[in-house]
Amino acid sequence: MVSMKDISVACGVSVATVSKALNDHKDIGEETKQRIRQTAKEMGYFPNSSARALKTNKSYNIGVLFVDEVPQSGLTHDYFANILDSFKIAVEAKGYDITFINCNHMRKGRLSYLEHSKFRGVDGVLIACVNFQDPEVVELAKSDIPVVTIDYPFKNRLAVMSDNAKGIQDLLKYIYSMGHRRIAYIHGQTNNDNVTGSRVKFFVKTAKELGLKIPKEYIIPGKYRDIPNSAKNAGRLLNMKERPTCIIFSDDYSAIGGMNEIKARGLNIPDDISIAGYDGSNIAAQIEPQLTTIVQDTRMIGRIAADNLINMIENPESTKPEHIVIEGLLRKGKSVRQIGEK
Amino acid sequence: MVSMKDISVACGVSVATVSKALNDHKDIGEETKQRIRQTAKEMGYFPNSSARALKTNKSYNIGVLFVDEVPQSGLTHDYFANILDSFKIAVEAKGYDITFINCNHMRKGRLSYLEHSKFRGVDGVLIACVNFQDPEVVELAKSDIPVVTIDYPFKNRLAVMSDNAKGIQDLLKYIYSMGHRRIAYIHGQTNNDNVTGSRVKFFVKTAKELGLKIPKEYIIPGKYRDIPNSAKNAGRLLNMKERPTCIIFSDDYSAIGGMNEIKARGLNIPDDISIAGYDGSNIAAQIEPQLTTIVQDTRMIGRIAADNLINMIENPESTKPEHIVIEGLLRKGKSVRQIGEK
DNA sequence: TGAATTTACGAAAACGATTAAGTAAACAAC
DNA sequence: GTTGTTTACTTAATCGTTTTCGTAAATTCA
Repeated sequence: MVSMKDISVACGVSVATVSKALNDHKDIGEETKQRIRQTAKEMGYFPNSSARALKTNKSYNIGVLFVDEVPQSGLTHDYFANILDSFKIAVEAKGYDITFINCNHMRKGRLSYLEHSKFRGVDGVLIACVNFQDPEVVELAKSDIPVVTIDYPFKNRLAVMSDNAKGIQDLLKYIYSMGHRRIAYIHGQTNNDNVTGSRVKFFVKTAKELGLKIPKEYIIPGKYRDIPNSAKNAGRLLNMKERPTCIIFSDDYSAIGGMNEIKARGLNIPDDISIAGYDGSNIAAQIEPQLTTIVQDTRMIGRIAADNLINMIENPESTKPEHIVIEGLLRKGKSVRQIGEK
Repeated sequence: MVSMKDISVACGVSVATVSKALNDHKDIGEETKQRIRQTAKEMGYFPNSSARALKTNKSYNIGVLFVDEVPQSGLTHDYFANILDSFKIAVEAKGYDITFINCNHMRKGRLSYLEHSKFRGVDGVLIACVNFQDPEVVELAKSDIPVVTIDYPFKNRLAVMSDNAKGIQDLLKYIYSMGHRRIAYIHGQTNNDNVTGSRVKFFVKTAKELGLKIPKEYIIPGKYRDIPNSAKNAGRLLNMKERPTCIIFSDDYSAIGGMNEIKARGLNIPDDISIAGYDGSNIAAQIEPQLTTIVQDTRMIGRIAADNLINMIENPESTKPEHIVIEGLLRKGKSVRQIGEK
């Protein structure tokens, strides 16, 4: 590990000079600067992030808090994995690295999320896919560390959110425009999250605006990404006397569960019954029939989150914490049929 | 940020004593030790990882190199995302954190993967889902940093690999046992990777052992996780005069492409033609008919990689770099039918 | 009681960088 | 020729830890 010390002796200058030369300070002669940089390169020098972070209090490291301790979550969650993927690319392009925040013990004792973030000295944190009611999450979000949350708005904090209101609205309006009047919605479980609440609220609101009257039994609390569960709930709807002509599922995976149940009963999609999903996962575009869904713009969400977080880190004064809403896009697919004349 | 200095003045001792007390050295009196720990807790102290890493040369941080610069890769790759998920849980349980390694420029210049790893001072690196021919990857793998690779064996380096030989063998034998004799294999593209090579080799070998003669045209180079591509290749097989009775796809996603093509031709799975996938993704278990596939044990792969890497980090002498092979499991599903009498 | 050992702590250097403050030399101005 | 201003560096402190070495006091041993 060649350090500035090594370069300084090799060049016959002080370490201070080396540091300044490498950091392009103006009070070093052009000739010396070049000589130092040259030897640095020749000796294979590169900085030590710990030393630099210790001195400057800046780590060029961003913490990511995904739900942890539970396997099969966060990273394996299609929607969040895509957001993280895009977030990662954006921050790395600006010279930042990503470290996961967790609540595990180190050699001694357990650290809270906030403590862990400070322990690692991260410059900012992305919070996604967690229980936002968790006191530790709240503590971190309200701390003095720059924070951006996904799909949940904290007051006076940066948030990037998928436009669930408009999404469900677009979806419902489209289904309505295809002639459907009996439309059911199997939504995800809501633990006070912003997402489900928003979707259900705007589903009801839009239905009212369209003059639809949706029976209570048409709105079913289900579970996200639970195929057997959604199959069961779809079954309940299919058993009704007044069966819906279209079922909206909480997400694309759940829609697949519904498809299975529907097909198992010998019904055809969309001839006998129409369905729609939510998310716009890759798989949804490829199954037969292609699923009608709202494509959430994960690429944009991740990028915007990254750009704004870094902006907040680098210009704390000039940035004010907004709640940014990113629209999704209706993918019509083939799973909702036209009813009646056009 | 309360430091040891603060605690030392609060307790009227030296920083050295505080450090030793907190690290449970034996040359501190029990009473003082307790007093110091108590005040540390009261003052909300926790260590500074940069300072500690700087001094001890140990970061309790593990680098993860996934393919980067390309969106929609690595993190969004089901198989690797699951491995990373499990790896993350395992290392965090032992007090290590995870930082992604990439080749991006920091404030100045681009860093190679190795340089980046040293810059961050990671204690070890997980390499997965990359082009193992990349000189920079090779450089990192052969460096003095403890490294574990997934699904690719470097000489004298730790590797954890899914048992592709046994996997394809089990799959083929099962299909054979169901009475199939005309079996095709649309495999993934091979850029000198270990995985595809191994699978194709053992497909051929096992076929020979079973006395099958597989026409050349039955073994088709396709692309991993490319649904349209696999649909096209499945179409080629379906057009043949001597059509196979079963098609093995490179992975579960590709199998879905095949399913689409087959259904589009009005054929039924498995009555008219049987298919199988590879991976054991969640989705494969839930589609209709349930897909016959090899479930790769991602949970185990991640955990074993983590345990062995940490072991190598903490006991460099007593550990020798093995190539560990993790078996998958045949999931029979419903997509391969019995031909002839049982 | 005197010497040897143990116990409990402190002083200080070090890890690798950054940066404020200081200084010698060169140059310019009048 | 004195003074003032740049220019191009160096000195030294500092970030928060860890750790080696030293040492005074307490304890044990003979």
